[in-house]
Amino acid sequence: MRARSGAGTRLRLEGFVPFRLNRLAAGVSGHLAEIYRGPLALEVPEWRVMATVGERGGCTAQQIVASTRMHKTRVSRAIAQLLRRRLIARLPSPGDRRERPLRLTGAGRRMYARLVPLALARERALLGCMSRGELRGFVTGLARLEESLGLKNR
Amino acid sequence: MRARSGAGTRLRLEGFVPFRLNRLAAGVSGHLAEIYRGPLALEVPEWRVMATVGERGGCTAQQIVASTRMHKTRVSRAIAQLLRRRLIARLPSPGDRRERPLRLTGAGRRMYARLVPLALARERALLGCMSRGELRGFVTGLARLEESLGLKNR
DNA sequence: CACAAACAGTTGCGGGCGCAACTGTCTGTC
DNA sequence: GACAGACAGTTGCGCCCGCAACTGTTTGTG
Repeated sequence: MRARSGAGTRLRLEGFVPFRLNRLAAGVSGHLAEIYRGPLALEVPEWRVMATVGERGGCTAQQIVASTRMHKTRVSRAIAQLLRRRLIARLPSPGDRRERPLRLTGAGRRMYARLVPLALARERALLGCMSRGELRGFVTGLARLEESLGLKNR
Repeated sequence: MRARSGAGTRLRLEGFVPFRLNRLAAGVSGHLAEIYRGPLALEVPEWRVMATVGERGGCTAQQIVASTRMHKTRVSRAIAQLLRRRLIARLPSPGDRRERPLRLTGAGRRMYARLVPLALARERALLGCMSRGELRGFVTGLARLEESLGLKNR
């Protein structure tokens, strides 16, 4: 019975899953950011806000916080930036005037439409290093961890 | 043939692997940080430096940069902090006087010895949500991605 | 209706981070 | 030996972030 990962008494950072996940996420994030940082001058929080608003066809800051798990101030500042650039706009207001629902503007929709295929292509390229079975196993583990940490949406 | 992850033309953030990895890494990191942030007043960069120095029984800043992929200024500041607290110390100097090799002090070794079992226990708890087979599949995918992105040590 | 508590979102503040430029050391070339 | 370029590590600067406190709105309770 061999110890696979962290079952020993010694800490090898190279095999320590929390560390590996952080390093990997940073690497992937940096790789992905190439498609929106330089060319479109979006930062990570703005990109996530656009992705969330675009996907849902409109939502509130609170919904973005809930699904992305970003801090609400980070979301707030990203929204302010996107409003300034007129990539998103506020909807009049429904019943509850505390909420300020957001939607993409025309320019925002165009940028979103340009970003989505690039992002999906990057993801495909990233995951191309795995066989179909390996990918399935990896994503299963990912889902287990998300569920265990209560990260699933909503 | 069903599309598993990002094979469609629509972007669902909830199923987008780069996003999920970031969210997961942040969650795991926050969870792990409980063992060293409050009680020992270590921040993530300091923890990583201690872990690296402790594991290797002494190393240079450059080696920490290479294996953790942290930015060199972040490493430099973490080292400065640990020096101030006398948890690490500089070794005299070998041949090359540009390098300033580091080792743990007595207090540093004691703290390291206390941290390691806690960190490993956290990792075990984290991974406890997966069966043995699932864990193997997940770690395999992790390794594929690391290799593909050139994150492997050295 | 009045008031307290909860909630959506914003902002001042302090701290951490990456970038670029720096110091000091080493190495190769003539 | 002198000098240019590479390298290890540090630091000034500006920006981003999280925390705590705030505004404005809604909801529940009497």
